[in-house]
Amino acid sequence: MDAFYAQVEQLDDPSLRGRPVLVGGRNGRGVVLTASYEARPFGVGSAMPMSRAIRKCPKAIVVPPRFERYMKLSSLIMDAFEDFSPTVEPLSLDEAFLDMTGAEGIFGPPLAIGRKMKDAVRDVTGGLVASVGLSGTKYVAKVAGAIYKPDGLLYVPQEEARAFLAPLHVSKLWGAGPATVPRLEAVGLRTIGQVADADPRWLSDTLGAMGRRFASLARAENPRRGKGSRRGRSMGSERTLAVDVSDPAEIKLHLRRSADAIGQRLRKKGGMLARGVRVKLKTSSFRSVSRQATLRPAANTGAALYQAAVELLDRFEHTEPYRLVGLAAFDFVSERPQQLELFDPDRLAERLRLESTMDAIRKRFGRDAVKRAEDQERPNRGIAVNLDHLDAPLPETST
DNA sequence: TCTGGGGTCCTGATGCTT
DNA sequence: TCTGAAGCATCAGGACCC
Repeated sequence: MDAFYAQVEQLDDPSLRGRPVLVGGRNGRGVVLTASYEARPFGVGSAMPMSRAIRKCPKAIVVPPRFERYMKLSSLIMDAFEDFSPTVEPLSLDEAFLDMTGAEGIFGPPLAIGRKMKDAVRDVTGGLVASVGLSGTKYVAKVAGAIYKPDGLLYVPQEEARAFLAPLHVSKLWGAGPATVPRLEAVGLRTIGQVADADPRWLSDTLGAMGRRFASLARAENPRRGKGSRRGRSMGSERTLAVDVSDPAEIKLHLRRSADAIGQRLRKKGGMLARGVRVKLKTSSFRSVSRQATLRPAANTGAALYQAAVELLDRFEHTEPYRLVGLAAFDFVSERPQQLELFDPDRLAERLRLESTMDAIRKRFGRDAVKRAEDQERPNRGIAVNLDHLDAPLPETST
């Protein structure tokens, strides 16, 4: 979607159409989330401090964000995409990859597919404009989609992808930001074409995992299929405060708010439990510090997350006031296996069934095929099977 | 000029387990 | 029973994306 939040505001309030709109917080520390295309010629863009944006574009209308509205429209759009492909991989509220393999028979050639998708977005949202890029890899499609924003449409055939990327600056590589671009330039790489021509082993030695990824992006390789929706790896809540804080009681207040919010979201997600929590603080001199801990047992209530956060708070050095207080949960497990108390008398039958299964596996595949997780700390202890030893299917009773 | 909030992924250090 | 190496998990910090 093009300037998504700003476009939504202009859609819902016709008086904003054709005028420069900035979506973002108005308090002293806010930044611009999205600038409408009317505001961009003034040099205003995402992540710019709001005070500076207003100085650059004094006529801009500042609108506070309405995330619930954006989420509603986003889900309408994602639903519409499901009519085009069974594999829709949302990247954020306003961007998604669709695996269109084999769709030409149904929707026509690539450009026709793109036009139909843009029409569908316009129809389900009541007039929002999207840009579509099509190609043989996700990265090339993404770059193609961004070239003619807003309201763009571009198809790059796979055989032309490398030439299409070659003249672009390395800052267009996915994952190359303000820290990495100077490193690339320092070793003589200014264009994506130069990255594609470089020796992949040298790139890997020079830039690690990043180098390997850049090599494959630049060569338009890695045509991975869309993955579909993905399960989150972490869930957080953080807040930049209007005034810096150093009073522990006040910090705890913010941690409590975050803990409750995360707990609620975790439970909404169908009873996910977190095994890890991390407290993040940002000092007034803009230094980020964090401490994390493992939750035993895993939890999804605000009270449990808060309790862990308070304990973590003691592990900071607290040398200066904080401008941001945040909390995140990670390392998720689903609720059901956690609730299976293997040593609960009511579960004894289950336990015995597992024991006999374990014996059956041992008998068939040898002693080393099975090990028991004996860690008394972990409530979800059970039986682990070393798959390296299995050269035949497991007996059915083990499933 | 004065820096958000939601995330993912990578790296290097360290300690534990096998 | 001891020991070293390898592999893994955890932790803290940082870069990046939208």
